[in-house]
Amino acid sequence: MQSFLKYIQSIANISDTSWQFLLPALSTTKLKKGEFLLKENQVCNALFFIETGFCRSFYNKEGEEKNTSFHFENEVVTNINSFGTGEKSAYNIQTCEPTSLIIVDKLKLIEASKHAPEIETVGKKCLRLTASKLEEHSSLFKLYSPQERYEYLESNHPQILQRVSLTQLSSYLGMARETLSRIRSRRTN
Amino acid sequence: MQSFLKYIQSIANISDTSWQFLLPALSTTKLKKGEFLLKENQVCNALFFIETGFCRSFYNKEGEEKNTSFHFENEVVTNINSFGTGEKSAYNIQTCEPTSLIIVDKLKLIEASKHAPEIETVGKKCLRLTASKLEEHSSLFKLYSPQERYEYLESNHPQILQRVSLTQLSSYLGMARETLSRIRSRRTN
DNA sequence: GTCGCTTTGTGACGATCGTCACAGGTAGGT
DNA sequence: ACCTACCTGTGACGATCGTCACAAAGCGAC
Repeated sequence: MQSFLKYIQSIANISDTSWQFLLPALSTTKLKKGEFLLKENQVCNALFFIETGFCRSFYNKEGEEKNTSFHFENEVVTNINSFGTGEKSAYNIQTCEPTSLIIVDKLKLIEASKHAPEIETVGKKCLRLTASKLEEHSSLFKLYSPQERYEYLESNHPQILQRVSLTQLSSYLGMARETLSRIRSRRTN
Repeated sequence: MQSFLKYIQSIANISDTSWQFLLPALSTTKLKKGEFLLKENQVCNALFFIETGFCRSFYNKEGEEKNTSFHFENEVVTNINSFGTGEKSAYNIQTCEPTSLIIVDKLKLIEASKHAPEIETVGKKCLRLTASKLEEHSSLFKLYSPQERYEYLESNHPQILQRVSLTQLSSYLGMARETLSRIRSRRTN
């Protein structure tokens, strides 16, 4: 819970009273590896803050899983679109490791915002952070070849390379598992 | 101006008085084909609503222009990230046709929000719309091959195909001009 | 430890797509 | 109408990457 408070304060100053209003919207849970935070066709009615562990978001395309992002400790993960509009999610969010989460319930969050408008500001910044992440990932594909995308991660997000398995990572980078394996062996020789 | 009011009302109800507060933030301009709404390394300090004409956003990668989106009549275009944080823009926004715009000045917009908090809600929805667009475009590359991406546009955004030139479109779809030309001739035969 | 399952490495081959080159078309300016 | 500049179509060729197949290595459960 401490880590979540720190996270909130890092993106916007929030008063003690606002925090007190926010508390009732929060709950915690621990998930095993492979459990789902959100499944496709479900409506997303919560934000998830990751205390420990990590998760991936992925589409299911004719049985193939296509990763779109990874989410680590001290990050918020959700489906913005589904959370905002109440539409069904087009993708899944699943743990890649045992993961401990803080869940922010949507309805209770809206309730809290009524009493403490500061919370709205936090929400807006969260939205913007997620949008930036989306923008980064889409420009990866726009600007770089498979090989260059790998190099981009090496210099900009090395932690992803360290923690994510080859199979998962290849899907994230939009290339075949074998291609990624070859890129790696080329670069370490 | 009428079309912008309609747009606002379509995404959130807004009272007459709020609209009166918003008006001073607005101005209009007409740009020729090829003029810039925003250049890379500039800070984005406005939202642009397109009355007529259309625009593209593009990165410059070693002299090559990589389109990331097109924006048509009755849409708002901006660089969310730069607008929100005050950082420099990594990409350009340029007209593809003679275009008439309504400019929403950032500072005056913030001023207006203070008097009419409804305006905040509109801003948040705008942000979400832009984020959805980003998400769609990035999943295009995640899920589909070049050929499939073209087919996706055919069924989901036919207006893009009608109005955008082959060269511009190929850059948007992340393939060579020649490849797109061949896909087209294959499908019409 | 050992068995079995999952993940990773590597070779061969073919398809797709990008690059280069050039011809034909189209549009705008004078 | 003409010229120029830009945009589009098409052929040839090669590089990259995906697919298939199988071997090697890692990891958990018992």
